Amino acid sequence: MFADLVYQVLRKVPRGKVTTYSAIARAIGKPKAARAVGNALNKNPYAPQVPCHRVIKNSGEVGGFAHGTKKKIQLLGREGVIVKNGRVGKEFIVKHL
DNA sequence: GTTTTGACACCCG
DNA sequence: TCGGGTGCCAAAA
Repeated sequence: MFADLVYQVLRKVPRGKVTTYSAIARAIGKPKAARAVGNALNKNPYAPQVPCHRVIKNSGEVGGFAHGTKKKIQLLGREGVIVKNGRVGKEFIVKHL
């Protein structure tokens, strides 16, 4: 399924950087399936191998998180990504995989 | 009930 | 204003 594709694309994201749902959706060939990507990450069938916390909105907002949005920001900060006021530095966001 | 796929509404320019 | 893009959701199987 495309969840596997999402997983592969997501693992391409280097540590300390983040990506967007749209970027992943586009990478799998479904630019309109960004929501599906979110759900795929929500279920996260690939355990900690998939850094779903490394995926944020295209707007720079961390968006939502199944395990807690607050926790997600905490994780990102741990990765080296500076999250300020629920917003991630767009410099950390890689829109092109 | 759970899991997967997807078009639309809301937001920004 | 209108159009385009995004989204961790909702509907279908």
